[in-house]
Amino acid sequence: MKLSTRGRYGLKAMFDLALNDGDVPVSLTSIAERQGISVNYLEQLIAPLKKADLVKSVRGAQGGYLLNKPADQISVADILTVLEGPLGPTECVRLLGDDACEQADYCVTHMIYEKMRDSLLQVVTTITLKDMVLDHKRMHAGPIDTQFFCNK
Amino acid sequence: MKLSTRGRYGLKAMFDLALNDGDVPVSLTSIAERQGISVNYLEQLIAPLKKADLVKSVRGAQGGYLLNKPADQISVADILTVLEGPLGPTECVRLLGDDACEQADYCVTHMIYEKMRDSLLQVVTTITLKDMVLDHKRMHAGPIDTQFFCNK
DNA sequence: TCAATCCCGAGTTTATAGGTGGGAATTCAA
DNA sequence: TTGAATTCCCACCTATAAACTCGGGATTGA
Repeated sequence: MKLSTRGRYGLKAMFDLALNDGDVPVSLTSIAERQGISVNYLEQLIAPLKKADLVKSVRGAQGGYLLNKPADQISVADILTVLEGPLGPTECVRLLGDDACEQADYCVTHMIYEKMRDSLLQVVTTITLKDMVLDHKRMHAGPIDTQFFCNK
Repeated sequence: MKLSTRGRYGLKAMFDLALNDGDVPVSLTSIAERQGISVNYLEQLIAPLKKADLVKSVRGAQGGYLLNKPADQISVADILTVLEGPLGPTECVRLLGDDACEQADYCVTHMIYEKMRDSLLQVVTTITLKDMVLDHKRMHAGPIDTQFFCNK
């Protein structure tokens, strides 16, 4: 019932991008440094985020990454879903459509898992990167570094 | 972000006990059969549930397990917490008191994880075994077996 | 042209989930 | 009194996934 480092690191990285939002690309090296993540590993997380069109990249020297949409149009759910797969406490409520569980209508536990999923989704879909940036700015001024974040 | 089999099997097992609630003990063998779980594995799940006083055991032939309190006083949260540890998406919001995360007050991601935890807890603490039994009885009459449940 | 960057795929390590198996202790029922 | 049905206890095993690490190629600005 825990998020893996993929989700947690990815969220930190996306927040970092949002905080440094502008027209200059932000390099993975700098994100990795501020967030205390290995660059190599971060590469593996940014790839799917790019594929999902949440970020865009600029190659070559002085290159890096940029948000691909306004920060208020990227939710925590978007990010976590890309990195962790569909959200929900069990396979049977993560799958939708044809793959969905057949017992759904009869199974008492299924109903519980659905409620867990829905309440979780309600939270993460309503929080955007912009909310995070505003929250953060209310608390701190100036540049950020690794000590601003929980590491587990 | 998924529940492990410990939580899922344990919940099924506890529901089974609640459904067969009475003064005759229910053997692990019979639960395992109805729920499609290995007896050996189930033993490992029931042990902590007993230690947490959610069930009591009767040893020897014709022995088995019984709920240790009324079904409406055992919540899904009680069961899951025993089997999965404290609920929450990250270590930093599962721990409480002295072990809690120091960055809590500064960390934007921490705030998100707290909201996720709280909305999850809200759901699971309010659903009890009794609710499950009533829901189930509204849907089915008669004995249950493995095909009534999602298996993943 | 070269250093900084993204890009890509393979390999490694470690931990955990998800079991299995054996045997002792207890107790009911025949 | 004995034996079958049970809980109890603990050691071990195995497959998978998480969490990286590494090497090298492609791109591009200064």
